[in-house]
Amino acid sequence: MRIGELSDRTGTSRRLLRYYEEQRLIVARRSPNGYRDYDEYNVDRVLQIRGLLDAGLPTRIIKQILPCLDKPRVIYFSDATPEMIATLEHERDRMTQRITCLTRNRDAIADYIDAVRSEVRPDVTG
Amino acid sequence: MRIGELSDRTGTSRRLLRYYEEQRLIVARRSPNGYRDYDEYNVDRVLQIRGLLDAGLPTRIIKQILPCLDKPRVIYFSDATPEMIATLEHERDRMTQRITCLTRNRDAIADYIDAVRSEVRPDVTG
DNA sequence: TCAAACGGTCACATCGATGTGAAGGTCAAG
DNA sequence: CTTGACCTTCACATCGATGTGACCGTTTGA
Repeated sequence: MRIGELSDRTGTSRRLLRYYEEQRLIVARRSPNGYRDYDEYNVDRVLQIRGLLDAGLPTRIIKQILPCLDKPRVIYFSDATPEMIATLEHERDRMTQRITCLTRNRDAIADYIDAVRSEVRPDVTG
Repeated sequence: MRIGELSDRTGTSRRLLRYYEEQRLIVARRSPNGYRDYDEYNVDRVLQIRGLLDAGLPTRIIKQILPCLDKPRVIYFSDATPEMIATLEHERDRMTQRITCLTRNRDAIADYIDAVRSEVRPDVTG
């Protein structure tokens, strides 16, 4: 598919798709006329990128973790240097922290909403 | 406490503490000499802000959800306009999405790390 | 054949989070 | 009294993600 369709199907501007390619998060073949030609699987890929960006990860990190997320789950051990593993572990832990923080605050917001909705003022004295 | 101590205790630059104040995420009293004077509770507050920023929330949103997170849990119903509630619900849902995305990817990274660590190549055929 | 809708590159603009440094005030210790 | 470590405000710089538009080529359909 061409960039317009990928853009429509992912809700991502063409500009950003080109940016993600420049950052080497996605790859596109080229048609004889120079147009980018995307595979179907790029739809999920872009959605995943969007989700991770939205969750606060920079493209630099996303680029590193994307290979771990590929469907066939083929691990190229040659690529897995100790530094790479260390980076992944660090990032995994940071993500866990983010999840904890987000969950705590999301729950607090939910509680607040529930309290306001039920018009029941929580008892401050206990 | 003054800005230097708050900076040290939160690992946040003075520049950013002033920025958060400018964005009205925190408030500081002023000493007679003009120095900012922070309460103890600002330490947790700043840490919370840092966590939310790191999780991808913009200061604009953080400012809105912080009141829900205050310890005494006193709800000022007058502040809770329908628009405000709608915003909070929207943000709560977005946070849930983020959590889902982060969890999924974090788990995938963890699996990858485990697979590499145990030197067991996952069977592609099943 | 011509216009509309698409594609390409390139470059400059914006926005939020952050760094940096200038120019100056306050205060404690030598 | 001076030095150094604080603090103040202000402004400009940077960085990543994104928008916008110029300028040009390609495809498609009336």
